[in-house]
Amino acid sequence: MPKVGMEPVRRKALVDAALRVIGDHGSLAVTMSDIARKAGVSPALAHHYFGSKEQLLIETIRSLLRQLRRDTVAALKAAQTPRARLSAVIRVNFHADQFAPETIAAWLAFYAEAQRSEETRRLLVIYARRLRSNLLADLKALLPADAAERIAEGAAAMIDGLYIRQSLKSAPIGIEASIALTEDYLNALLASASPSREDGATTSNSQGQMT
Amino acid sequence: MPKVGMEPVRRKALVDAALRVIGDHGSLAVTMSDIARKAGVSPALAHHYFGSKEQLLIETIRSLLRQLRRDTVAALKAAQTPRARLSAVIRVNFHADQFAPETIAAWLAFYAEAQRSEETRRLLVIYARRLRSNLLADLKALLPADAAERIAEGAAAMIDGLYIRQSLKSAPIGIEASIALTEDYLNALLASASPSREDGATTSNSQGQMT
DNA sequence: TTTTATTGATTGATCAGTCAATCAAAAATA
DNA sequence: TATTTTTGATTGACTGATCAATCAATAAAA
Repeated sequence: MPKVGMEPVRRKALVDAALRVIGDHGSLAVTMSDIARKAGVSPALAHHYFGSKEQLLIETIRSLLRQLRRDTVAALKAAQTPRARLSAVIRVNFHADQFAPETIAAWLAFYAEAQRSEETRRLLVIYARRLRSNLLADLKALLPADAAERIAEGAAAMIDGLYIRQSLKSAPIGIEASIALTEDYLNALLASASPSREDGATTSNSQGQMT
Repeated sequence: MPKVGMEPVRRKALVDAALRVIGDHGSLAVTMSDIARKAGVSPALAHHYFGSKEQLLIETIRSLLRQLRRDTVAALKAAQTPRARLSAVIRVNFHADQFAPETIAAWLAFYAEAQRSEETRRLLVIYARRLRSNLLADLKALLPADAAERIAEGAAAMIDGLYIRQSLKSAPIGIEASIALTEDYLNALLASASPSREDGATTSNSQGQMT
């Protein structure tokens, strides 16, 4: 087995394993042994490549964020109008991968960790800013700046809120219903903030099933 | 010091201490020693009264929930119209006590814990249901049932989302601005769902400062 | 004397992190 | 090509620290 060039392979395997173990367990209180076992290597190797558990965890968040950014960039590229781009941003955040129970559990665990780990907090702040600014850019094409800022903040909060509520798994709201709720928010506030124009909303879909 | 009737005193002191220690530390990974020290007793006494750390933690959530319910009941009693009651429910959730960084950190920690502890999950589900049903009851007085349900879900999500975003402490949205965002959501969706009536909203306040 | 409150000391388990040793591929050398 | 040296990959065994939980003992009411 001892071939050369294993480092990137092992690093990826360990990061992926960490994400899954954390997701399954629903907490960062997982052991290096658990993670290493899932990755099929010894705990010592995990330490060899990452130096510490904290570092492995941080790389894991980075990987989660990277994935989300990739998806967002791709979704934005496909959309044409500002309104369509808003829908794209919303849809990406509720994409199946992101909405899987294990992924949600992992996000939640990282949010909690951010209270203690400066680096974790820094990374999550980047996520929050990015979401806000993605929304803001297109809202500004449709509304005055101050209204755009308020609505961006509201939409971001709604997305995060739907996400966290999902984590309780009681009467879970489906993906489509979550998207519909966020779209309704946007449509309603776009209408109320610029009552002059008739809304040219693309995906109204107020009737997404709720349960 | 060994007087009789200490039990309730100690229990309360320990639960309060637990909440503060968890809030400060931003995680449930606090030791019984930390909690006991803050409460001014020995770790052994904490075990004596609560049996286990998990039990103490659960009592702590119970206490948090009890407080929130007390506040909600009081706020609802003061409000007269359905619309005013909706505002009251919103306001309670952003009340200063609930919005203190340590309290938010504690809530977040409990959400994460709910992934593992069945009892914790059960309690948080109760909270989520209560919020939803408080909103729903008054919305149904203003709207058809299906619209009311959607809006209740959306408002609950927005409240939770504003809450969780607060936990990152970057560009924190103030209490008043959070309330304003939620009110805006309600006003806009009430208007769009029943465009016939003119909105008799009490506190529109679309201009709460954002930073 | 019985009951309640309280603690210091201890135990047993769990883990992150370390280290020296092994093994095989690759590179250097003959 | 054959042999030796170096290097990267990998692990088992160990250490030190931390903690939840237990328990026997003490002290003061009742």
